[in-house]
Amino acid sequence: MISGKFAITIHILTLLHKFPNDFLSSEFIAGSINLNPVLVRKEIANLKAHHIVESKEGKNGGTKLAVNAAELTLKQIFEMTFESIGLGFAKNQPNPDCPVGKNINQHLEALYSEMNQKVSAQLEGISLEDFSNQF
Amino acid sequence: MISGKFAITIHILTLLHKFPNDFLSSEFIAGSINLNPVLVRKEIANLKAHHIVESKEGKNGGTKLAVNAAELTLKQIFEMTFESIGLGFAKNQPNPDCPVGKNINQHLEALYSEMNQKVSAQLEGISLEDFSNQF
DNA sequence: AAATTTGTAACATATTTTATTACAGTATGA
DNA sequence: TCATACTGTAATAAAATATGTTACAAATTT
Repeated sequence: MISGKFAITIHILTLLHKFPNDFLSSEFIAGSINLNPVLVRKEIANLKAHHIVESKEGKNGGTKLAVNAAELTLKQIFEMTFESIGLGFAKNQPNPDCPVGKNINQHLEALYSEMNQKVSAQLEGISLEDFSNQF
Repeated sequence: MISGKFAITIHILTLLHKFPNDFLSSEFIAGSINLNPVLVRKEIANLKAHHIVESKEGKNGGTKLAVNAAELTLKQIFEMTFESIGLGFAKNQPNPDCPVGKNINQHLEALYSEMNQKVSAQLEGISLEDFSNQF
């Protein structure tokens, strides 16, 4: 779940923000995303590990936001689901006997690191509340 | 080849820039990237389609740069290999009967579009020559 | 006690990426 | 002119990754 993780997580959080007084079930959330409920629960497990949401087991259980949506930034969500942005690396270890191969990944990393800073700055300026209130 | 395309292409171009007077074979290039030569030729086909390199078939054939490395920007390479950056979408069509599901992709696209602008601005300021001269 | 839900593991399927094989076509140069 | 060494490309295979499903124990409500 590399490409969908961020999108699914922000979808979940937007729903939780829209229903602040309810514990939403994974099945309900899955119905909005059109995704298997087990995968929703897996993303929720990640959110729980970061103390962003709390869940209640058992009948009428579900999940709700555990933080202030105005204080949760998209940057935090990004970091919980993506780690870092970039344009990728060649899969195999490049040839260490070639001056280019030996250093390419290091230079790509530097480039991507700068990209991350720019993207992070953008995402830091947007709260979950901001995002959710667009709907 | 989503994640590796940019990295492989810039690796190819850096090598071509380092040997401006030679036609480099796909096998030589593949040896530096540690990649199958057929995949190198595929990326070269893409570069040829954009008139960035020229190839010579036959014995002693290979590929060389066809543009000025000082004028080729990483943004152009990005656009030839990645199209756009972003944090992904959920794979399935979200529920159109849910106000959140109905609009989430549109809002994500707007967010990613802004990300792209920032990243493009960064990459536009770096030429292949700049990148290659780091080595 | 019955019903409903989370949490999680195990497994299955689908998709995407990467690698390989094969070979026709082209240029070089002995 | 013939052997050699390349490109170009298609077809296929293998590997890796992402997504989906099933199953069921544990928890909680009514």
